Amino acid sequence: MTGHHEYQGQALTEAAKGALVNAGEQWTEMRAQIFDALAQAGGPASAYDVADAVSKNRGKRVAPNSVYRILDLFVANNIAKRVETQNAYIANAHPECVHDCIFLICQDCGGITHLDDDDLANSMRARAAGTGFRPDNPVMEVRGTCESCAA
Amino acid sequence: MTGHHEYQGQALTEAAKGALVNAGEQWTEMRAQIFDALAQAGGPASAYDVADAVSKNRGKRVAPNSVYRILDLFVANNIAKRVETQNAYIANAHPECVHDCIFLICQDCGGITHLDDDDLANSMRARAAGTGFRPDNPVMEVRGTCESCAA
DNA sequence: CAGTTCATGTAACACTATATCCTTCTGCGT
DNA sequence: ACGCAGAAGGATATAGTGTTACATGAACTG
Repeated sequence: MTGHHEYQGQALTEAAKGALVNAGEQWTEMRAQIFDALAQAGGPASAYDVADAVSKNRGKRVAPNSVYRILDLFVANNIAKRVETQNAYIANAHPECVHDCIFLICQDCGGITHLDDDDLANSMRARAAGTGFRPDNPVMEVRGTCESCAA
Repeated sequence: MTGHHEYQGQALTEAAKGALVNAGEQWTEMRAQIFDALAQAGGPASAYDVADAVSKNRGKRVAPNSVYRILDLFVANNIAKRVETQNAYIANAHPECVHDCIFLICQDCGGITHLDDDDLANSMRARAAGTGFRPDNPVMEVRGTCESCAA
C-alpha cells in the first residue's frame, strides 16, 4: 500500500501543499487558509461556509468567487473533492491516490463517508463506454442513513 | 419484458397521467402543462426552463415554487427523474419500472442518455450496506462525451 | 524598469431552491 | 344548500449557489 496514507491535522495540510507545489502551483497564504478551513470543518462544507470561516479568521471578507476559484483548483489537483449532490467540498485525506470515489451521505446527520472502490468505478466506466460514451468523471454518491443514525 | 416500454409523445403523457392517477394523485391542467413542457424539452430542463416554457404557453406567469412542487411530485411518482449533477429534470420514458438509473451526461452538447443497470446499482447499494450504511437513493451520473460529440 | 503572468479583489448578476401565508377549488357529509 | 376539510396553486419574499467582467496587486523575467 505504498503511497496510500490517510493524513490528518498538520500532516494533511503538508500533504496538500506538497501536492499543489508538485503540480507547479503556488501555495499562497489565501490557499492555505482556505484549505485549513476546509480541513477543520471535518466534513462537507459549502463554498460559502468556507468563505465565512476564512473571512472570520482573517478579519477581512473573502468574496465567494475567490473561494470558488481556489476550491476548483483544489479539486483539479485532487486535494479536495466536490460532493456533487450536496454542493459541498471536503478535504481529501490521501491526495496521492487518484480514485473515482464514492460518497455515502447521511441525510440525518449530514456526515459523509468516503469510499474508494475501483472495481465498482471501473464497472461504471465500462458500462458507459459500452454504449459509445466516453466517460470522464463518474459521480457516485449514495444518500441514506449512516450506521449511528440508523440505530 | 412486460411492463417495460418506452413511451413517447402523446402516449408518454398518457402513461404519466395513468401513473399519477393510479397513485391517488390528481392530473390537473397545471400538472399536464408542466409534464408536457418537460417532455417536449427532449432533454434535461431546469425548473426555471420549465417555468418559462409553461408561462409562455399559457400567457400567465408560473412561479418557481409551483413548478418545484409539481416536479417533486413527479419525481416521487417516478414519472420524472432529477439529474442531480445538473439541477435538471427529465421525463421518464417508462414510468412503470422503478430503477436506480444511471445518467450519461455529455459535457459538449448537454444531452443525457439514461441507462438502467440493476446489477451495477445493486453492487453500489451492497457496497454501501457493507459498511453499515443504509442506502436509500444511489446517484450514479457519468460526465463525459457522447458518441456523436466525440467524433 | 517595462512587460508579462498569475493570484486575488470588487461588484454585480444569474441561477437554484425553499418558506410563509393566502386564495381557490373540489368533494363530501349533513 | 350549507359548511367543512383537504388539496392545489398563487403571491411574495428570501436563502443559497455559482458565474462574469473587470480592476488591482504582486512576482518573475528579459
